Amino acid sequence: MAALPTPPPLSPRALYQDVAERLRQQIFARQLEPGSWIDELKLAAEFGISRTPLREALKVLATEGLVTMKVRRGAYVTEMSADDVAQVYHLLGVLESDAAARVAEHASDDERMELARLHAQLERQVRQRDAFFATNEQFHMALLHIAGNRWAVQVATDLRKVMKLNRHHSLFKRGRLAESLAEHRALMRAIEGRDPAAAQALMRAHFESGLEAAA
Amino acid sequence: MAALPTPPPLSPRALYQDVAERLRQQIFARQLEPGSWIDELKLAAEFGISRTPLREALKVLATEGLVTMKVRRGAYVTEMSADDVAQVYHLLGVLESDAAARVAEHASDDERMELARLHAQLERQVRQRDAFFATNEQFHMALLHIAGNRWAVQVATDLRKVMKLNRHHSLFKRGRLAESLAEHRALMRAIEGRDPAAAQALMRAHFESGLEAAA
DNA sequence: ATGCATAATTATGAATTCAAAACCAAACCG
DNA sequence: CGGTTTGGTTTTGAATTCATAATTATGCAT
Repeated sequence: MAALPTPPPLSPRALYQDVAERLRQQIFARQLEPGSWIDELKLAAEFGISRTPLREALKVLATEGLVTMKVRRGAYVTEMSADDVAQVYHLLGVLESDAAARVAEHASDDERMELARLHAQLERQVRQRDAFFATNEQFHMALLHIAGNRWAVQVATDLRKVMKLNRHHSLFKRGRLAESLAEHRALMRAIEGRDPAAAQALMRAHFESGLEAAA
Repeated sequence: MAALPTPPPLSPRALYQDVAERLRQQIFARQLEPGSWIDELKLAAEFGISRTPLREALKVLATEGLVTMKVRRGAYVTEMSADDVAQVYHLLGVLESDAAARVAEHASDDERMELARLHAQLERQVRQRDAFFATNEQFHMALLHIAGNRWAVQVATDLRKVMKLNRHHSLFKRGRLAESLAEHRALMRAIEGRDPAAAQALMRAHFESGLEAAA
């Protein structure tokens, strides 16, 4: 059998999901600014699709909290107040400190190694803000995955999305990267030392110091 | 000015949201069974609407986790495995034990009274399963509201929705109601005694014993 | 009778059309 | 001169139509 010319070019997911993802990217990239109105007609034309899948995507993003729908006046990119950011950040801390405890207690050697690998990568990237960011998120998500609660993973994923609506990310603060790294280092020790209580406390502290750095 | 004849008969929300709510009710009432396929045409006819708002509603429910969309084969009511239930329950415990601590520390007198009122109502309803259920949920949601994190409220609301997909609710177990009530009583003491650590630990224990009652 | 190929049916996904509400601006009236 | 009303335009919300993929049924051949 000859190689398939990829007739179904690979569309395992529906159009509205692709559109939702594209919208998310535009929102994170600030091409769609928080508070601004979303012009359905313009976007549909820009994407080369009809309004139907676009509107479906908007409803998904609204459920995620990324956009806000106003009756009879369309969709707006959600604005996060400083208070909202603090609340979401706190929530993430609650979720992840619990995950840290579970990981310290139950993780396999392979899983610990994976975390160690990501942490080592982080150590190497103190000077590259963007790369550090990316790896940092990978580390935190990996921890949640290893903790093994898929609902927690889903919730944290959504919360991280809305966090990205805000550009005042705590890690932007000068000197915060090194500090953050030190906290990660302590956390890794607790995890490798199979100390759930310490891991939980350290993760909690990690988020608290991130929060006050943002204030 | 004379009384308005209520010309817009009360449509503050869009049709797809009403439809979403109706679908949720049907799912909770087991009129749509977990695992079963959702017939768009039939439901649209039943609701007297077109497929468009129905499909939008389905996408919202899919994002909430209540239904699962399969490409080119429609929507199915989500099935919760025992493991899923345990994970969601644990998550709720994590969220609410944090909320309990905050309430014990920061709640106003009025807020404490509101909780006390709901707890007293609960005490009176040990013999009425359904009423107990409803008040119990009210109590837990009130606690989250008072804790003051609107994102936590939203997440918990969604998690409670998917919990309702499962009929094996821990409170169904014989004798569990009284036990649950005793735990609530202890929690109320900690809250009224302004003891965050105790409130957190008691709420955590409350969920843990609920979880093992379900196993 | 069974298995496979193919045709008919059905349901989904997306585009298009249609109706009504909100918005904007200009003219009218006090 | 200011405020209100009315007309036209824009945009949302929903229904309808259309295309395509999947499923079922049918028929033919072995």
